Amino acid sequence: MAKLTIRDIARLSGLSKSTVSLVLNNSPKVDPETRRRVIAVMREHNYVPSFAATALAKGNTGLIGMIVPGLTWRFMADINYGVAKVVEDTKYEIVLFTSTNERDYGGAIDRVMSSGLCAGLIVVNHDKQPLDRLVDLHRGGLPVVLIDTLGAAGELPAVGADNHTGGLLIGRHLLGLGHRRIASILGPVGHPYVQERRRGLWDALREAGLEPDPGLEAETGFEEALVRRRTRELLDLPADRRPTALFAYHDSAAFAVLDELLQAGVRVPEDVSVVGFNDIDAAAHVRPPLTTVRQPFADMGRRAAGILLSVLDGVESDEEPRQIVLDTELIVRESTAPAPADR
Amino acid sequence: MAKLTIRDIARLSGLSKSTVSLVLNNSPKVDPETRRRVIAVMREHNYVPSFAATALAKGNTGLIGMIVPGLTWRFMADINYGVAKVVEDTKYEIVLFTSTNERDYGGAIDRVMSSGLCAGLIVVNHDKQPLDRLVDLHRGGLPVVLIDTLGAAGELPAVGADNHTGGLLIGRHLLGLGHRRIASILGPVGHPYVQERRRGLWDALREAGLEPDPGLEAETGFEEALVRRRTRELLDLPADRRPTALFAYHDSAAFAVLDELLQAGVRVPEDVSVVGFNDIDAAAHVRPPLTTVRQPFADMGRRAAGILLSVLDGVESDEEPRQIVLDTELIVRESTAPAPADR
DNA sequence: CTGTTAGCGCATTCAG
DNA sequence: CTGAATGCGCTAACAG
Repeated sequence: MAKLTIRDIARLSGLSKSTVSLVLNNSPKVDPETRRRVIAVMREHNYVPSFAATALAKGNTGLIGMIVPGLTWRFMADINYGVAKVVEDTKYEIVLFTSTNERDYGGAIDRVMSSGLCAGLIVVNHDKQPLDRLVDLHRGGLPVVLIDTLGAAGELPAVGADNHTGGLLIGRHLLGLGHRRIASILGPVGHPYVQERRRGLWDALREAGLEPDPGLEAETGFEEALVRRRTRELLDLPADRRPTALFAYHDSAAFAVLDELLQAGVRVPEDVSVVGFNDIDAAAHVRPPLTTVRQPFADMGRRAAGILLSVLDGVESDEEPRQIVLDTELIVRESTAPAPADR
Repeated sequence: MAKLTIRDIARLSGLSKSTVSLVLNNSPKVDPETRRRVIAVMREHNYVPSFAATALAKGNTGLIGMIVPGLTWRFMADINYGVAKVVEDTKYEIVLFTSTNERDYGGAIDRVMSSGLCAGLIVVNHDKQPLDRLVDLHRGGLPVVLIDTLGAAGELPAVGADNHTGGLLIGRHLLGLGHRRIASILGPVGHPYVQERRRGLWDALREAGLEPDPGLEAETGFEEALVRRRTRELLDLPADRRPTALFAYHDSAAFAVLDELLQAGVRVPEDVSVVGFNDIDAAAHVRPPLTTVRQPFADMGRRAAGILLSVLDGVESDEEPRQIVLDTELIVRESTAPAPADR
């Protein structure tokens, strides 16, 4: 079953290659009857034009690459959905690359990107991602749009969520419930979104005339063991410094907090309130259901795809890089309650 | 920043295209010194060979396509991890296609597949997937390996988990706890894995001298609303037919069951035991932690990648299609307990 | 070891 | 509307 070429089907339908090519590209200047015949032949012989050849000749692959940090984060599904919804009725196709390899993007992916496999790139938030490389590619003419990496690369268009307001909303919510000592499980500090959320929390604190307590903000990764250890540390603080609320910067970290609290015999929310971030879908199913902040991931995907497509299609309305910030939303569930009366 | 071609860097280094090409392909028959010089020039000018051109000339893209039903299922991450681990130190690269579009694979993806973009394909379990098309492609010379779709296409190599034993283990576990009326939340009937799990449950039942009760096996999709409704129906059954254990064929469905039970004031596991399937990571975090069956997803990915690579590299040891069945494992947690004494 | 010559499969002029 | 000629960027014999 040797691969058929355009030449074969030209011969089979008694025409020349170019006519067949015209049919392939929906040219209007080909007799409808002829077109029908050609298409019939192609279908009959199960012919599909070669991707590589078309790409080479056209100088365009019609592929949009999407680079994601991994698939473990549930909201990748939502982002992807948003992107797909926009892209699916264009001539483009989405291909996903996951950078499982630790070393930045890995030479392989880097090669795939810069070798022109993709007409454009959507890059989702990597911790410690080497943005420089992306900036280079972008300058080199490859359209790149960032998702959830706001501010990190001013030069690149990006769409993200309003992490600052997210932190602010959580802070106000907790303060409104009477909490005064709010501890943070930060996650990857140094990452813009962490900074933003914390800044939001701080602003809420200051609105209430309080100053953030550095002792409640130790730097901790999201690895489960670290989160559990940190939770215990906080519990072991003297009563007058012990937090009455824990703000985990990621729902899955909040789950670990919840579990550790349970094991320590601490009641949530009676003794301690817990909040997360992201509203992954398990957040509504844990006990108690988690108060958290929802990010509009699908929208982020949609907007990013929109930007990329407009650049790709040359609708580049204005040269200024677009930075889109979408709203976040506080979802109050049962893991937060009024602070216990001071003892 | 016009794209450089091999010709440009040939000129820049004072050599001919072919020599440069040889350098690109690590041919041993090029002077080390020359090679070094060429590489220096390439790096300096930031040259990257065109993907399309290389693919066309070589007749091989070096890409392994992975088609997944969506990203919402957490274990996609594990499968992908397994595949990536095997592929990452080969010359191949993985690209992911998600078939978000309902219509089978969607014409676009189909085109991408058959147009030779990928040297091989790993296809992860789709509900209602049109395997015929894959069989065609496979016959046409495109290596295809299925994951988690055992038995559905005997012709294609496939790796899956032992769903039958999974169902059997759950059945025995429940029966051992004294449960006699075990209801199933089946999910997409007609799908092999559902059939297998049910068959396992049946076998356990028969071992215990019981016959499956069709009234406890209504056909229900995994959509949350359906699962909840079905749960209520089961609860409303007359006492002598009401199940004491609910077996949801997917953890996420089990979550909905758990929640519905809670709302109905039914205690788990005191009044009713609940089990899921898959051991997604939230399963350990819900209250009560869910008894479930773990599937070795990462291993499935590894094995599938292994098979595909061996075919790709022509190590096709034997012509018989390989069907690999990996073990499943019962994870007992707190959502199951002895059946309440009969009243 | 290096340069020459053909294609890979298709798109795109430009005549006919 | 259709056919012949060129080239996309690279690889692969084959000479030198």
